[in-house]
Amino acid sequence: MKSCQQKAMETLLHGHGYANQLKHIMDHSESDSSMEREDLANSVLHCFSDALSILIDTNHEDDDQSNNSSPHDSSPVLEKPLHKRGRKTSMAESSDYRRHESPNPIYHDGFLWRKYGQKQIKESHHQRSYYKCAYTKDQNCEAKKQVQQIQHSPPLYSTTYFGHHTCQLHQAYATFPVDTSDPQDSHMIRFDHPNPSPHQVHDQNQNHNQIHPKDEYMSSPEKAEDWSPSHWMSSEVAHAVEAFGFNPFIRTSTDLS
DNA sequence: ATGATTTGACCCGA
DNA sequence: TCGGGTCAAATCAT
Repeated sequence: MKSCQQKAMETLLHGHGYANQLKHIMDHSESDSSMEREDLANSVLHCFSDALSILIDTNHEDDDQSNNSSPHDSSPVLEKPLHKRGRKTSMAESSDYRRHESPNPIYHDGFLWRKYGQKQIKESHHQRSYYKCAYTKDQNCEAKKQVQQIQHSPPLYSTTYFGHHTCQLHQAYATFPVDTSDPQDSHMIRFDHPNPSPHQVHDQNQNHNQIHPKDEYMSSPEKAEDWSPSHWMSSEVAHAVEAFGFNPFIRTSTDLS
């Protein structure tokens, strides 16, 4: 069941990303990022728990193929829509979506997003932000996502992805150099490599629509400044793309069943 | 100057 | 008419 492996892989990669962020903070922490560390640690645990539940569910599926139950429903990563009032064709009720809840909003999910709207949702204390893939125009990529804080204390953010990426991110991955200048961070890829080749300059120009997480969600402006322009990405993500022959962040409609 | 974000207006389905 | 989703002009950041 490849799609389940993909889901598990994706979740693990999310967890790995969080772990990398945590490591980055711990490497550079001076004092006041304890909350952020705690959030990230919780995210890491959350992702690993999700991945484990997916894998366990997959085993159950293999054990009992004839049973048409939907084991994914138990995973918070694959939450089904909360049936709500509103138009039937609303994004949340389309079949092609996935929802992820975490203590902090997901900005660095491997894709470049452009914010195109923000709205106060009725019966919610927090605004909902709307993002499109940065390649919507260039490559007709129809992927979208919504980010909304759904709980204040402890903070909980819901990130909902709609559609799937048709942009050629594999190529983008292939062009991003591994930054080996810092031995401590040699396993990381910097999107804003200090000495980009002409090819990379082209890609950077294409990627100008990256999200600047300067909005209300970032608890630390210093960290936001540190992370957002760089768009850190673990090289393991790129390796997974090569090794598995798929981008773990790209979801197909079959993954969503 | 250029590109991204913000935010009020508009669209459309319930 | 209401409310969620999107557009696009204004504003902001680099």
